[in-house]
Amino acid sequence: MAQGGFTLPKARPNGPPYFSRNQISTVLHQVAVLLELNGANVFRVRSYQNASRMLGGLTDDLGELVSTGRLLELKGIGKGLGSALTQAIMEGRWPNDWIDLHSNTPEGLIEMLGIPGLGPKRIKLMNEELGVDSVASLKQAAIDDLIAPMKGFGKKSQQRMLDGIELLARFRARRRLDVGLMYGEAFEAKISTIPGVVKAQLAGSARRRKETIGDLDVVVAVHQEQLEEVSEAILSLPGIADVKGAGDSKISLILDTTIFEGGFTVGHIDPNVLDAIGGDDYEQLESGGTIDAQVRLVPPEVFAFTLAYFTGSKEHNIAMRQRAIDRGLKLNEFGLIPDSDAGELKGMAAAKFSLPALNEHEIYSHLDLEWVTPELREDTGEILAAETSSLPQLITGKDIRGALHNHTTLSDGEATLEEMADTARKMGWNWLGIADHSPTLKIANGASAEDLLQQGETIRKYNASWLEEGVEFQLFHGVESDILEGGKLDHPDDVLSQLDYTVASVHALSKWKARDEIQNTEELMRCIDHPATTILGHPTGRILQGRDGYEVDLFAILEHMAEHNEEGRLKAVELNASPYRLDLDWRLCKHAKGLGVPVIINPDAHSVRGLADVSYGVMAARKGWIEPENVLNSLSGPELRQKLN
DNA sequence: GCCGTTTTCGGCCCGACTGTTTTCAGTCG
Repeated sequence: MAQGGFTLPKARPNGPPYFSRNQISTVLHQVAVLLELNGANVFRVRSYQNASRMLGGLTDDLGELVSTGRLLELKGIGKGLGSALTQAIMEGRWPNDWIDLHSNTPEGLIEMLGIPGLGPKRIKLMNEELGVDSVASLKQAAIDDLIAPMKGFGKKSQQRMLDGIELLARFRARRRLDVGLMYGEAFEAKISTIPGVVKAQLAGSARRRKETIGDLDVVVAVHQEQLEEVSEAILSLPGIADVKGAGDSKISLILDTTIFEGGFTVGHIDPNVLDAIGGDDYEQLESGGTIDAQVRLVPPEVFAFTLAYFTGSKEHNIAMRQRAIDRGLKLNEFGLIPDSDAGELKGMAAAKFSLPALNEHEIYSHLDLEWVTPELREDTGEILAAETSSLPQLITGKDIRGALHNHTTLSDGEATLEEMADTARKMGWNWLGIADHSPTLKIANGASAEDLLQQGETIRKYNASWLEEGVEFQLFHGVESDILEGGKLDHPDDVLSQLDYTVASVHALSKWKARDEIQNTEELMRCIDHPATTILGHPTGRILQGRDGYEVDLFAILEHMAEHNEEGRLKAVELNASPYRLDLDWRLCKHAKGLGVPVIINPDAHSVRGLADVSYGVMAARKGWIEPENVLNSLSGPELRQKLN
């Protein structure tokens, strides 16, 4: 997550616990990377990674875990990590070897890991033998032809590194979900029309609807005798910027925007976001971008296994494999093979002994599981749920009857109140909430109290006339208020009390980033305690591929909101559906759900087209186990009005 | 570094591709 070098966070002044869960999780991940670069045993590295992931998904209080001795009971925390973490949490001191790793590993080595095809082993070797310690010095070494003569390296490796550096400088590694899906769907469609292709389907993180996509995976069913011509046809498709590799069963490509026949455009973004992703250059950056793609070519009878395998996630696959092993079976991308039949055979050769599966449902069924929708395949409890018939009935686009955070021309929106309402009605929505920016946010033309109240008058007028005409549609009037110093809102109470609701959002990111997690968390809690605050807008302020959010303990925030809700005060958390944000993160949705904190999926629309962004919010919500009853969007207009009162 | 009722030692998911080798290591997903 962090860019450039790694640093060990400083202990809080008033522990224990001296570090937050997020900090511990991040440090473990960093130590894992540093260990790799120092040539540590791969399984040792994996232990750190597992522990990082496990702790990152935990909701318990760290200090309590340690003091009650339950830390050691966690799967993945043994003697070594247990005592290291106990010391860090209770005494505020990181283990010396972790400190050494951080100070002794050149920052540039971490940066070098971003070069495609280059991993920790060879980075370490080049560092030791050539003194290469940064991307820049690697480039120079390659130009000086120093790398090719090294044992195990060669001309091609050296050239690949230069190409990789070029790629690293030109493009960002991952693409947002909306962009990834555009590429993925276009590529899938093109492959599907190739003669000889039985079926082609997008897999990977795009199919799982991750917020960003590293590369596309497309699984293609093709009969053996047509393999060669299909392979050639794929390689001659438009939109291929480069071929990284092509074998009998796998083709690795880089796609660029020439794959889009109608050109490549991105939706409207608000000035705030634009600023975060590089200002006016962004359109060029996006359209100059590329995406990596892997194509897997398999016989039709194997297709379902390959699709499941390359849909992932890696963690889900590991759990599935383990489950197969427990049943005397071996699961891989070619089949589900009984141990007794496979013998010494490997890979495709063993596949003919596989239990049959025409689709993924049958694979899960062989393992006594219900089919798990791809969004949930992250090994965060979905396998247990599939085993016990307790998978969630996930929300869909059809459940959405309205959204509360949208802008008009009163602040920085492109469309008028009337145009927004009209589009919402055409989308089949039952209601729409308008929440324009507050005065402090000058960049977004924040509206004065007077103008805001005037807007309220207009809204009431429309609602009255719709009621009279028997139109089942209504507008709700709110504001997106900046959160000011001390957690205060940006309008006087007598103004806020005339509104249906208030979305409280952080915009002055630099100030919030300058503070630590504890201070930010307390400040947000103060704002949530304000009687007028109904919704916490984009809770971390992150812009995907643009900037990290400010530090905040969202577990604690959600727990705080839960207390309010228990006492009858509605405090909902926004899942900002803009594909640039998707904030609340899906990983935290399940926690909100468990605590009974209502989620509101908001497109944060700045235009009529922007309303459609709600679909990305639905994708993220599904990934976060959200069911229709967990969101405010599924309420009818009258139900919502009652709830807001 | 973690784990375990076949184990306290010897495993840890596993296969494809590439470039380098002459049987394999590194990287990736």
